[in-house]
Amino acid sequence: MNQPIIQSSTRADEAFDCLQTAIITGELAPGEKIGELELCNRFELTRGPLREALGRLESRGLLVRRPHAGVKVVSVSAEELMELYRIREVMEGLAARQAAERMTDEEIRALQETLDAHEKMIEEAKGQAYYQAEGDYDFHHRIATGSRNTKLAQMLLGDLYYMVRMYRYRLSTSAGRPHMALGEHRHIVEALARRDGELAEFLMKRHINAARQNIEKKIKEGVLTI
Amino acid sequence: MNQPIIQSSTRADEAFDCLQTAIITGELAPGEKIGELELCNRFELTRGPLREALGRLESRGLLVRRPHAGVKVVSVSAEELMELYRIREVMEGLAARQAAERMTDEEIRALQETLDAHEKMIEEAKGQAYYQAEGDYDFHHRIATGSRNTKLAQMLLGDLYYMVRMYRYRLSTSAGRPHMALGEHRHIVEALARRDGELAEFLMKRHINAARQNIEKKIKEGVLTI
DNA sequence: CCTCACGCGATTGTCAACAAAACGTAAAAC
DNA sequence: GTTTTACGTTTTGTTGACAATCGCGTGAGG
Repeated sequence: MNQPIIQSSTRADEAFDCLQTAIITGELAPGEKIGELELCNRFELTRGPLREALGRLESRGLLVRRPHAGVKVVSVSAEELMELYRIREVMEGLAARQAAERMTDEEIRALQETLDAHEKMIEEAKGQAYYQAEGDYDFHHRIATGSRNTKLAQMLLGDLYYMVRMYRYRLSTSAGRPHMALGEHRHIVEALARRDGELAEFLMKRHINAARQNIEKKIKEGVLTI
Repeated sequence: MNQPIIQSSTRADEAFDCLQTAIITGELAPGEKIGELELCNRFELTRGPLREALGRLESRGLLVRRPHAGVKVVSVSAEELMELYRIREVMEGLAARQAAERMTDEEIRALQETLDAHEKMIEEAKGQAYYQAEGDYDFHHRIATGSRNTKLAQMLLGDLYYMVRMYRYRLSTSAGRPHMALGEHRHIVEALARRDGELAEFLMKRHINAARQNIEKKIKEGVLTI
């Protein structure tokens, strides 16, 4: 009954969320060695729950920990970012295919409305790269959950997207091609509405592949540096 | 006792490994509610490291934990197992494609020799389903690492394979088609040797899809029950 | 001047006790 | 007889202190 949403039921969960967002936003720089006591009085908790949260973060690949040498935020290279997009390509392709078979008409309609809202945001507030990124995230989020594939959604939402968002913050509006991405999103939703799983998979893979090539190009041009 | 005292650098790592194998082998039944103190004197450690290990297991999806209600081993339905194979299909397909581009000649040669050993094992010890499963695991393991895609290998080896092995133990030799699988393995390795990434991906996807259909058929026939 | 070893400090890993919340039981009220 | 509520027990979440290990600075030797 009582759902005080902001209240994490346990301190360890709280610490986990705080640490995760701190890593994603870059508040904790990659490669930075962080001491436990330092984290303790930063987030105002004790070492017990903290260590539990650190274990979870480590298991998710956001931290690396050497036995008695402390933990440090994972630092990833440009190549690894590209590999991440390759994984997204096949996994979100699968998600799109299954979503075409399993999403309800209601969900698809809501997704279309979401795209309308995104379009308005792009037209009106041209510079709001952050909200564009959030819109993009929302789109992929809905398809992942719409696949009705529990483990797939868990891996995408609980692992890959956090990694990608980490880079997003770091590279600041890496996407940079809002109109094109929106058009691709529309085509994907059309395929979903027609229940054409194969086409949805193909379009989603091409969409993510295009995003990857876009980032890769910018990195090679030196516009983006990691 | 049953654990070879491999001095893991930390007690939490030890607990993590023990718990993980206990879950995979079915020593801890799915859906079983397990108390912390019970685990403590079973593995002879205290609650501090144990909770850290539990956090990691939960993050990997092998445990589910409700705030003050304890942890229980994850129980998965037949549908979820099928979904797991769908994920494997696309991810290992990607791994095979990248492995074709990146494995060294040496590694591919070693893989061929591994298949020779598997063939001998299948011919000689016909009934040793366990070793066949291990051989299969070895094959997929090598390709995952051969992809040189760190995150991909991490997700396959650290997440999916443990899930699949959990089912393997539970269903006891679910595979059941050693000769056919070996043939498919050989074709995949041939594609790797020719550096034909596309073909390797196609064959790997078909290989896993066949395994999935095999299990699905047996479940529908009532031969296997989850 | 460089290298290696030793000891000190700091940090991590571990433990046992305290507090809080949930589940089960039982009794009382309707 | 059924439901609800209150209490006690059990289990989880948390805390602070103790012990083990590593990194680093200093000093001695080559």
